[in-house]
Amino acid sequence: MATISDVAELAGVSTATVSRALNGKSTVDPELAARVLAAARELGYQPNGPARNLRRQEAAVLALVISDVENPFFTAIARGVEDVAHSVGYSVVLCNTDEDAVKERKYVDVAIQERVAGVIISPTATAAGVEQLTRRGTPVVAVDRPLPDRECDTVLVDTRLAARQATTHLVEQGYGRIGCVTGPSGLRTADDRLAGYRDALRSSKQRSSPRLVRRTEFKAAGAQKAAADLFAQEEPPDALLVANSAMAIGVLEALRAHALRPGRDVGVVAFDDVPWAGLVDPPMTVVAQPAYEIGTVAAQLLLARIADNTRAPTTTTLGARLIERGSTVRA
Amino acid sequence: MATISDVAELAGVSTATVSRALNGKSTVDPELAARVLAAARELGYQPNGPARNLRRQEAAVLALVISDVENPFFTAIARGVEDVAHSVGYSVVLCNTDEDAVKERKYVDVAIQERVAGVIISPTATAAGVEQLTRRGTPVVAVDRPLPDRECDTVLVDTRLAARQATTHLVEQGYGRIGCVTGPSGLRTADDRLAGYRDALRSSKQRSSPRLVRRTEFKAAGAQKAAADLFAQEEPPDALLVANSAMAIGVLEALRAHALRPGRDVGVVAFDDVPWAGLVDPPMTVVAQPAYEIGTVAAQLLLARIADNTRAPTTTTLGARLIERGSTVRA
DNA sequence: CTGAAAGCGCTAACAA
DNA sequence: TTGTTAGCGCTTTCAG
Repeated sequence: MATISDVAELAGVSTATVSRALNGKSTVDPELAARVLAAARELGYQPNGPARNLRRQEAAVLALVISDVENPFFTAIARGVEDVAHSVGYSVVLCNTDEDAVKERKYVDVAIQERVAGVIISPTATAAGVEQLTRRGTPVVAVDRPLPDRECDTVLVDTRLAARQATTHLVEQGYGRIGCVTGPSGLRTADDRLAGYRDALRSSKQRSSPRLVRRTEFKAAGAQKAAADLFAQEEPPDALLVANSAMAIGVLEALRAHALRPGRDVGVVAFDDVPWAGLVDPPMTVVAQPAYEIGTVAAQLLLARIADNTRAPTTTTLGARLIERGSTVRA
Repeated sequence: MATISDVAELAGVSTATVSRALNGKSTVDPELAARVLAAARELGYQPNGPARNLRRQEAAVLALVISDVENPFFTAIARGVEDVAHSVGYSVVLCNTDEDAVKERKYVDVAIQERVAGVIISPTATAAGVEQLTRRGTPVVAVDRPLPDRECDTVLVDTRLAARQATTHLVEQGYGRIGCVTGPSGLRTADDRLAGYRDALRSSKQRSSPRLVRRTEFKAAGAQKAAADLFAQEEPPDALLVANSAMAIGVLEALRAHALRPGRDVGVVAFDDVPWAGLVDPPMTVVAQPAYEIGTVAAQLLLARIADNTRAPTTTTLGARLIERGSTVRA
């Protein structure tokens, strides 16, 4: 593979000049620069990334560490990050932790080893090894969930408020035994959504019962079992707040299995406005989170911090929007 | 940040010994190796990836270049690739082309520059710059669509046959004016699905009319317009073969807008067994592609080729499975 | 404005 | 078994 020396030789200049020309430094004679460019093209020259990164002690790469590539919420974030990063010449590498602290640690290690310029992460409950990053001074932005110590820029959604509003909506629609299917304890979004749910019940004087709450993985299968379990009770819920869209699939399947119709029999609100939410029957009421915007904001914060790591950490909280559809109408 | 020399000094050995110990070479005295490991841990040593890759002339990284991170078909492939790659110590970086030849070219350049060990790609219609990879001898595996010259390992689904079977299923269910909504011309999967559709019509003696076929982006919005357009005709179709799941969303929305019920009024079969297919009313008949398996097979082929690039290119064709549900029942 | 040369951190001959 | 040493390809002083 052609190296910078090959280009230099062909262009009849030194490697230093080639480097300068190819990197668009102004201090190069236009005629020489043209010769260099021509030589590079002729040889099909592609710079050697590792060599450049070794020398520069940093790569123009951002790592995006998320917990589930198959969750549309996270892929939308990824889009936002990518769009911003690419517009300023950074690449993005996507890493998938599956909510597994071991995988998270491994990916953080990879990020450190590859000397990426910065990391955007939705930390697992334990935030295993994120501290490693901050300790080394690698810029970090947390998304979706805060880090325990909150020592880095953070982009969140006010998910507790959103859960409260969604639950209040259920109350206003006349549902009287509202349940909640949320994620594992310790996961901030799961806990916040549960807290918001309780806030709403409290302020509307509905009594809340642990028997109306189920916690499970943020997956369809777990939610299906949880919902089946809820409906098998003597006094089953007449409405549910569901903490994400994968879970919503499980809940809707359980409803169907019990011959319960969303809205009429059981009110349903789920987090995340997935494309199919309007297609199920009746259309599903959802809490729309600004996922793409989370990504763009996080990327901008990260780039700013890469440029200047002395700024104090900020926390940006974005709002969610309740989209009312048929699954919360009793009629 | 600690370097190998720091570790060497602390352990009282040479950098070569540190390197050997850390890489698990057998030729190191166990006692020394233990000292090295202790020193490395104490310093929080993380090897410098760029330096290692520069020296080795290769990174333990695979690039996966796909056309849409938000398409569940491709994220399932990504899972398959990751699972295999990680099991043998490779990392995977995901790149998103949006079916855009310019982005594809850019990502191929990045892959070359970073000297990744190999590339798995679902090439855009023009396959811009993939040739660059093969020319440089970078191992490549094409997934979902073949490359024009077929000079690399390829993992496909027999999508033409699957489309034919799906269409035949519609015929057998008694539909008599079957239409097709497929992707842009030049995209092999789009063309193959259309061809399979025509195969089926031909062998069942149904006449096919260009007025029953629409081509659009593989997205919901385009499919919605296409379907609306089809149903606005004097002789609208009474069934549709839809070439992917995003398009299916658009088609179902169009049906709803025209107050047409899937199955009873218009038979619907779509490619890809998305999690929500069973939740719409009636449940949607789909062609289930073995996406995860595509990913695992592609990764295995790529790893084999990285180990030995002299083998002749192979093409693996996997089968799809028709899952019959309510959207193709007239009753 | 250009070139010579040092060196980023690591691995792999080669020597001992 | 261990150490010495020569680069991998690039950027960036420092001289000229």
